[in-house]
Amino acid sequence: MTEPRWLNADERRAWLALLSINTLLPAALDNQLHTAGKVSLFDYNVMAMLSESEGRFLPMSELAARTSSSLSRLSHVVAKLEKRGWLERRPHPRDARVTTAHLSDVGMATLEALAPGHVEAVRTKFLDALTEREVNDLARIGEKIVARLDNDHWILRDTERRP
Amino acid sequence: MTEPRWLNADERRAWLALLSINTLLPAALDNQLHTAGKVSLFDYNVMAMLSESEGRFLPMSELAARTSSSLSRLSHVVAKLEKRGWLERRPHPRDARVTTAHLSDVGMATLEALAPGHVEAVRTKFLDALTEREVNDLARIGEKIVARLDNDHWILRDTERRP
DNA sequence: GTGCGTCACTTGAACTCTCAACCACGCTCT
DNA sequence: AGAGCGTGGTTGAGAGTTCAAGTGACGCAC
Repeated sequence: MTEPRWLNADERRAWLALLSINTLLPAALDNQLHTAGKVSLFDYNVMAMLSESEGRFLPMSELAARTSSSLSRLSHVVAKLEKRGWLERRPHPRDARVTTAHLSDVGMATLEALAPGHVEAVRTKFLDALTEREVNDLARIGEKIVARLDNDHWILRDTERRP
Repeated sequence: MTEPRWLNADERRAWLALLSINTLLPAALDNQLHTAGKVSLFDYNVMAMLSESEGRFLPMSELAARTSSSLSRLSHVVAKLEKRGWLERRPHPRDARVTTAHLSDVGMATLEALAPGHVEAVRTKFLDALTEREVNDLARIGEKIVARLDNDHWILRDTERRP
């Protein structure tokens, strides 16, 4: 067994920063969303992903991919949002294994009401700290990390590659 | 009320990447730690922070600061780790309000057994995706974001400023 | 057309986290 | 000395998350 390569100063800084962001940023945004409406960041994201899709619906597995979540977690959350009347689950007409989640009109209205406050928070808690160049760097670096973690992740789809 | 400023392409890329990293990276590392020993990333971090401190102990509030966690969350986790014999809580000799968490020898040994696999995972899941320059950029950008979220965050302490 | 493996989900139990309430101590002011 | 306030920490309940197991459906092999 060989001695592991410990982190050097920059690697440690990068790792600690990411670790901290990781707990602080969701907490800050969760907080804003929770006081604005009783919604978590994850709830918001689920609805946002649906709202951006053709017909405002997606199969559960696709929705799970777009929220980077497990099917199990998504299933529980969709059940909750369905109870609030913001979503509806329907069986897929062609493939009976598939369930599709549909954003209801009420859900869409809720999302639209929450959206301005949310993007504002994303700006003040995060983007406003950075220059345009840094935002671009972060996007590039972030996507490289995502690619490492999940090479087929949806955010990497059609970023300048396509038949 | 004015129209909110929605995100432009780069802002959106940066935000989505960070959001994805945020769920994928902890999951990946949690996974590694959980199969290596029954430990979460947060558990590991708590013990790592103690191991790096003078005397291997810290007051609960300082430990909470160094793990970016709430006192409440920390309290629950420390109770759990204490039950496993890896930590010990003692009253502070001078200030009876303060509890200090001490890393036990068994805890230290556990940590040392886990460390190589963990740093290896940090490398393969994250750092190896980046060039030296990108690691440096990420450290810089990450610290700016942390500063925006919590201006007194401990990782910003004594980074080239001091009497 | 009958198995048999895989896929798409769902469920319940165990665990974790958050939130609000609480307690005990120390500090300051009078 | 005692009142009142802020600090440091714990606790219990409720919400959320994970994990392992289970349920149908599809689809391919023979």
